[in-house]
Amino acid sequence: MTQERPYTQTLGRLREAGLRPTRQRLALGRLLFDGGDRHVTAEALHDEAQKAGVSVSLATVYNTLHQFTGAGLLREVVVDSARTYFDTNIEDHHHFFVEKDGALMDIAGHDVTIGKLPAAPDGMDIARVDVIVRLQDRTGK
Amino acid sequence: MTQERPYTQTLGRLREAGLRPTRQRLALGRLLFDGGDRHVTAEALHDEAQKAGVSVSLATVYNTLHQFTGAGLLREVVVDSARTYFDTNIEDHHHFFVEKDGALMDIAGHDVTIGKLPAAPDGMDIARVDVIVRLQDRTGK
DNA sequence: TCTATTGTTTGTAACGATTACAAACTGCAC
DNA sequence: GTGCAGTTTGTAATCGTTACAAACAATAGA
Repeated sequence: MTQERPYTQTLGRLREAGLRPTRQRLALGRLLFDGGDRHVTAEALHDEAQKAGVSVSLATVYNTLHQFTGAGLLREVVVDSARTYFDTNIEDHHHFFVEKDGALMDIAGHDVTIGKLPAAPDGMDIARVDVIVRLQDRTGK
Repeated sequence: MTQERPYTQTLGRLREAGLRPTRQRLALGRLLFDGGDRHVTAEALHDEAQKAGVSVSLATVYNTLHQFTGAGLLREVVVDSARTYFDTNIEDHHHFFVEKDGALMDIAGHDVTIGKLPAAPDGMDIARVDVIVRLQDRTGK
């Protein structure tokens, strides 16, 4: 159990990323990184901030999520064309996705092994391999 | 080489799916299913229809793509939150995706093997496993 | 062949998520 | 403290997609 001081933790991450530690970024960073791995949408994080008494505009939430993603602090997960999810788990891993209610769950990288993969086309490299396991209720959906 | 009469082919598919063979559905069906496997967006198919001299509204293109998908004639591919792709290849297979230009390419099902997969959570079944191999230019993107 | 019925198509308005933008604001270096 | 570059904000704009009601067309039956 390596519990660190949340504040300093987020502040450090911002510094390393070269992002000015503003009140908004610190607050969103703490919401995102304190506690376990999370999957959030911009809208959801904005609501959460409001409820936590933090005043941040939706535009800033979008900006921040993208900056964090650019800095490698977050990862974008594409599973649903309706909304964009951001994942605080930036390690190699995959996802379970329940279309019915939009629930997203991590699958540890070592729980999925890919035995064979075609080579990338000429002049291209594989940037990442995403495995999405789509789930449905046992009753059919 | 099993080249069949396109018209009849599409007409047959519609009949089997219980979809009334209207002028619009037949035209879109022919654009989609004549020739090899394709990946289209609603917008792109609409343009293509216009250029082919077929008058179809964008609303109908959307309706038709969804009906075809519901009937199992098409498959929806989620790789990019900006737009929805429809794939005429409904066999078990996966995809290469180049984010830069939105290019999507099939990977035959037997070219990807998954060695290990976690069990679905309680009360859930695995509906499908999607593997998306994201590509970038060798130069970095 | 005509007709009624039901399924389709259409244009357009509405929507929801996301981005653009210019003005106001705030860290931070000097 | 000041000034500047980086940030935030509210709002308008954008974009793909869906909703909707009216016009239309395919089909079964008379």
